[in-house]
Amino acid sequence: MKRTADLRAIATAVGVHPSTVSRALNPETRHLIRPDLVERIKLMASDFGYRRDLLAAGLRTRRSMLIGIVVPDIANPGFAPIIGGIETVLATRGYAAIVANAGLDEAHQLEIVERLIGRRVDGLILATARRSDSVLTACLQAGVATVLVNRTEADQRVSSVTSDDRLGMRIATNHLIELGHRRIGHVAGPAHLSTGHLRRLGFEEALAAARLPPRPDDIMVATAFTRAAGLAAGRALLERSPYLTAVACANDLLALGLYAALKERQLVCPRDVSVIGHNDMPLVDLVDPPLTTIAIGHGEMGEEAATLLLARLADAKAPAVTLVLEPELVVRQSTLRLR
Amino acid sequence: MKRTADLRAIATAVGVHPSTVSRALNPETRHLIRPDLVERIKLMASDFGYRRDLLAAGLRTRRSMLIGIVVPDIANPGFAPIIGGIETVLATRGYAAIVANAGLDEAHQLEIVERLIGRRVDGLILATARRSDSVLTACLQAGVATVLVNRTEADQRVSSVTSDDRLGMRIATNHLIELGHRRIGHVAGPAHLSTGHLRRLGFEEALAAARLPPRPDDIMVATAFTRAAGLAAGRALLERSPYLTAVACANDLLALGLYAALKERQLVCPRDVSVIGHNDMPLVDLVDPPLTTIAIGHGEMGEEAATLLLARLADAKAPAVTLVLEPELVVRQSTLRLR
DNA sequence: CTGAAAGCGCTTACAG
DNA sequence: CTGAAAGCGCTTACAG
Repeated sequence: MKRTADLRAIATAVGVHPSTVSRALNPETRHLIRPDLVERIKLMASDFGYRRDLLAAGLRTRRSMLIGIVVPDIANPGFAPIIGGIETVLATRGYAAIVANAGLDEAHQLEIVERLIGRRVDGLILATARRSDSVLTACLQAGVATVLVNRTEADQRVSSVTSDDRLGMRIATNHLIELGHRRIGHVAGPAHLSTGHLRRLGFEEALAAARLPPRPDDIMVATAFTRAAGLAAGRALLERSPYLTAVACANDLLALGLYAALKERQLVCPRDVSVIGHNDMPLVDLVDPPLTTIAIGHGEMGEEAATLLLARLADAKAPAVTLVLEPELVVRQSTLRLR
Repeated sequence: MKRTADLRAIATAVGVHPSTVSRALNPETRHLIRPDLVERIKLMASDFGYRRDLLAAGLRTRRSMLIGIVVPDIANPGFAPIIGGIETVLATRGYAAIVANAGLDEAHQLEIVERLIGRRVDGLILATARRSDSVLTACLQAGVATVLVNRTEADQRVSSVTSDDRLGMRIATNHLIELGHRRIGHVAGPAHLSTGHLRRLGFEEALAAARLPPRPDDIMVATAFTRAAGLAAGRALLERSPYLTAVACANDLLALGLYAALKERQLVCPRDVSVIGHNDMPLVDLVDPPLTTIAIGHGEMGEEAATLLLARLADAKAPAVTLVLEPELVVRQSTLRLR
């Protein structure tokens, strides 16, 4: 890296003290310096191509202006818009984000977070929370401002922003009920994740509200939120409850896995079985058949999470807020009126 | 953030000089210290929950261990696996990545890069390169190690890793020719991007090799690599060249846009028009009809880019290498033999 | 094998 | 309104 001018170089060039240059160049302290001097310094700085060294500034101010984002799988397209939303908000306030791929293993996640803390991130946004999450406990113990996004923990120790998962699945299930379905199955997500847990509750609540009897056999819990897990769970569910006329899935990937399981059994969606997903991820409007699902604002979720973290950074005493975004039904062609 | 123990605290606790603690804790210099002392220091460090301050270390060593990744749109699922690949490799060497959303505007990209340099990133990976790219010029002038991923510039001033875009489109077009098609159109990507430019060349070369006459009317250049741009270009192309029996698209999103244009004209793919995409992005195996396309190794692309950058960092004199990955035809159901 | 000192490039009380 | 000094937490020549 080319040696770049520092404060001292500019100071000697202008004939003032480095601290004066520092003050003149920092908008917060600029008013302390005589306007014409500020001008001369700014000019010289741009002549020199001066770039404030944020590493050095951070060491002195104890603020790195860096935020860590921890996701389970960065290659999963679902997280991209969340990260995008976070970045957008952070950038406006001079923060940058380190995004770290932490996988599903708790020990590994812990190590990742340790490294982030070693880099003196000012805050952390976790998209990896389990309902009972030891990683968050570690963050709290380290005293790092942390917020949760997409998933929450059961205790609400910190701020979080999620979609209203329970409501979302209630809406999804009601949609099926309104179409006349009575034998409705559920491919649930992992129970240790708030998304899996709450969506299952929403499913059960919707059935109960419609006075449909709960049938444990009609619920199959997938081992992960993936197409492969959806296929496996779908196979098992169709085997066990062949009378199902509709299935609500805990997310779109699971629904897509179910599509494959249906095909294996020569069942056609929606004629034989209606399917509804959750999330409205990119491209599910183009699959065959276009997937009816629940849209959630991923970008907005990221933006709000960043905003919450910034608030927490500005005021360490700010109370934890639990933000729940409203989901929306998107009817496409994978659900059909029962006749 | 909780006040965490520093070198000095450990030094006084053990009864040695801070520099000794520094040496004992750093694997590179550990051999300088008596083994039993190393042990005592390590023990005390873990008792204190010591975490080396990478900000401070970076200021001193002039290495931030931070890499900047610049993408045009982080919310675009296509970039997710590239970022994932980069992270994977960087993490093994103790580097972390700041990923920055730079948009399409050159001036804005420049500002983003300026900020990254201000943070003293050790290197930069750009996924935003134009064939003639002033942002790269700025990076070079600043003396920051830079590599290009996914897109290259026309001059090859730095290392880059891309898919063989020209070959990819030649394979795609040959596939259509082998199916008997003679009236083949092309929805091209923006000409100022290597992907748009090279894929168009590949298309033209394949036609020439098969002795099919070049018809400028059968090529429509889309304004961006998006579904919306694909729809617009598709409409215009179908209007101008209604006799086309097949269309090779510069990427999958463009192909999906063309799907919509086809539908508008009551044309069915592949019966009336065969369509082939490029990239094999997630879910295009499930669209209707499943898209025949060219698979490129996004994750591998990211990994190689990181490896190249690391090599460059280890040896500033390392020559620029242009790595071109081999793409692969994936036949699905959007292409059909002409009869 | 270990210590003492200097310094990376900033910011910010403290003076004047 | 400006300067001089101290210090953020490390690393690393230089001594011994």
